[in-house]
Amino acid sequence: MSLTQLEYFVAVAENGSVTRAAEKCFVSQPPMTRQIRALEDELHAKLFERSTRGMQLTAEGERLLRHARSVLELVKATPAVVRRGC
Amino acid sequence: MSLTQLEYFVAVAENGSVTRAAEKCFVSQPPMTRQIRALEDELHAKLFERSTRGMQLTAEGERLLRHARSVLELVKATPAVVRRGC
DNA sequence: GCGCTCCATACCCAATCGGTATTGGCGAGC
DNA sequence: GCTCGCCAATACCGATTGGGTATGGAGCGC
Repeated sequence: MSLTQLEYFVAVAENGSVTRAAEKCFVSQPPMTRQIRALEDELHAKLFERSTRGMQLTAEGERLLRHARSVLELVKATPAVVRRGC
Repeated sequence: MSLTQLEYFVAVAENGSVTRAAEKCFVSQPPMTRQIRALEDELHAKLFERSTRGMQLTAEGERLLRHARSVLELVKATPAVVRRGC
């Protein structure tokens, strides 16, 4: 599991679409699809329901979404913590 | 910044030595040195005082250590969160 | 049925990461 | 004070990973 995967996952969840998420993250669609898939494989969990309309979070996906946001928030705060302390 | 870098950083901090940290993480010493260096560069912070005896945390390093442990704990909990909820 | 819009897959190339070999620097011991 | 030993740092190379382009397959709307 990588921070990039978590970022991609959150982007897909927020946009309901791999394609739109890819745009937001400035990458093309296939890498986005692959990372989501890799995350699902690693967690042995289906995170999204796929359809031709887009991607919709499963219950497991919802749980991961909240958790992933926490992780990313913490990581985002790192430079400030290092400099000013916390 | 990657989770691997944070893991390596914590290992060096806990062992006071790049060499010992490398053993604990089952990698060789040069990659460990490089990742620590990359982390310092990215954060624009000196995390360790180097000597021929080993590595000692700076004040900034101490702050990062606590923060990094939080991040890694959260990440470690991810599979449980996804499965059982949180 | 046709076309459009999705996600999934195949293939290739570039970037990243780790390993081996080596260097440089500092302290300990004789 | 010179050598030996231990440590981190660097150079170089091979392997792995990650992203891009091109393409396929499936479902919805007209």
